[in-house]
Amino acid sequence: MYVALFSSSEGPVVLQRLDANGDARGAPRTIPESGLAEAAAELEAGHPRWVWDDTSRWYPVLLGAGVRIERCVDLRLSHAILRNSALTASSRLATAESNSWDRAAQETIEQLDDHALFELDEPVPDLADENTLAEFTLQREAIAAADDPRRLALLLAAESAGALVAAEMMYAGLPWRADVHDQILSGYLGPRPQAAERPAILDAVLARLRAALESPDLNPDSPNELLRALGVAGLMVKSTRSWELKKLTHPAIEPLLEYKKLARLLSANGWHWLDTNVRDGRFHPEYVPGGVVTGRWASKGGGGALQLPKQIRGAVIADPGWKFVVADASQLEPRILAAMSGDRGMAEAGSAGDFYAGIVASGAVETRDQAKVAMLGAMYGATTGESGRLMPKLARAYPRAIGLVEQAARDGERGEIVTTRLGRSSPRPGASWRESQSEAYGEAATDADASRARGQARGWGRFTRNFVVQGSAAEWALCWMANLRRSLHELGGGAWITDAPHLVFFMHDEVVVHCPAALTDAVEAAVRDAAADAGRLMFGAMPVTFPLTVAVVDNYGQAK
DNA sequence: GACGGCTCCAAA
DNA sequence: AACTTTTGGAGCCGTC
Repeated sequence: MYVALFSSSEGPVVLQRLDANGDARGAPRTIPESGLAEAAAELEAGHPRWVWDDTSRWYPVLLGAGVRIERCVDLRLSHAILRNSALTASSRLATAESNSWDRAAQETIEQLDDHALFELDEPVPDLADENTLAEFTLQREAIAAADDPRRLALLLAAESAGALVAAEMMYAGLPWRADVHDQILSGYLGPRPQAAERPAILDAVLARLRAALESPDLNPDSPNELLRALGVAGLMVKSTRSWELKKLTHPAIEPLLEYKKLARLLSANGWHWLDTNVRDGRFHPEYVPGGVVTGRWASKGGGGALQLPKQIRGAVIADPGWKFVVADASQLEPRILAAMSGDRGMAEAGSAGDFYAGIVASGAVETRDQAKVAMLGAMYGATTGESGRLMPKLARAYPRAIGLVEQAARDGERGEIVTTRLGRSSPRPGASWRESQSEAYGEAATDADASRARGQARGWGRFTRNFVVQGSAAEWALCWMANLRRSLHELGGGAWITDAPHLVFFMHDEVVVHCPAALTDAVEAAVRDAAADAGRLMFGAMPVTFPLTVAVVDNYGQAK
């Protein structure tokens, strides 16, 4: 059973039961906004799948009122997938004129096109509320007619479950000890300074740097100034990137690298970050499911939740009597590639535990480092250096796996789209890309035009090559989390989210569960089971394992 | 002064 | 260690 939830043009909220076919059952029920939580709680007892335009619009309100829901269809996220998927390309939904659902999807899925699909000053209307039912019908029709409906149905269920997880994690927050964060900062930078002053240790490092470069007013935050000062000191570099500076020998380099490290910590996760992002002992980042073209999540505000540096993870401390179970999927992307390509040799290499050691054992390359750099090269499209040299060896040993990414790269170079395991397709290249490709074959084309076009084509090929792997890995992670969310709720015996084991953090291939200390063993088992289930859901009988590295800790900084 | 592009660096 | 993918954000700097 489904329950559609939308607001009508008059204002109040409408609830409409739907049967298994998505057809309305009974009269719509109109209630005031203030009565939504109560009505939703009643309906939830019947375990419906909620159908709504946008989880981030409705679910935070329900959570705030103490209502957890089991499952939903997020029409906005689903629309973005179905609109672009190669599996539904001929559906009515995909071939229609663009409408407000595309506009809504646009807010998170950035179209990689030089021409904006919509005028920016055009007002973005509320998602057409009366169209919720019509959109749901169109989506079901598109899925049913797809080449492999099961794949898309799984993707959309996982995507929608991910939206629930994102809202629940934002609600629960990541336990964060402001006092410990302050201690960490003080250790690196010196005590918290007044207003806009530079912390003492950072100030001392800056003084050493200025002395070493004989440049008393140098502002090292300005790449221009820094480059000039380095030049005067006889250090010829093209950029001020740390890895380039590390190659130099000069008394100024040590304080400069130290300054960069400390200045970064201060500006990205210093006291200002702490003041604006941590309230009542919790960090509440806003996750954006589907925010990355590949299907990975993005995060908004909250100072880059998905870039949380290891330096400050020590401030993430479990509540008294509680623990963190931190789990990350080891070498996820190579395993995904092995599974989706059906490359049994590569799957075998990963079955013993350490994927890269398995590659070495198979004789494809000689060292673990070579295996790692070669695999990264295969997935990212390296052509130069050691990685580029090792690639042919890998291609001989694992023709199916390497063939899959090579094919994806060639498709991209021709401007075609590629599709993940479950059916998310890549965007098409933008107008300027297509223009320079066609110009490169024209009469007026110069060698420079042709070479620029080739470079752009290869660049897009690297994107599509990576898209299929990164996107399919993101799908695996969604399935993993959806499974885990369900079993954590069961472990909690139906208790409220924050009273039961619950997800508090997610970073692409890593999750953090906050749970009572007595339940850590059960949670660890649940996390591992959820990973195994995700593999079976996506790849059926293909013998690929997805081992996890699990740590039970009081403090996130202790994990890895 | 606001805005956008650029550089740099954090994460996976 | 980067090369090669996807991001978010701070600070600088030229332009409007």
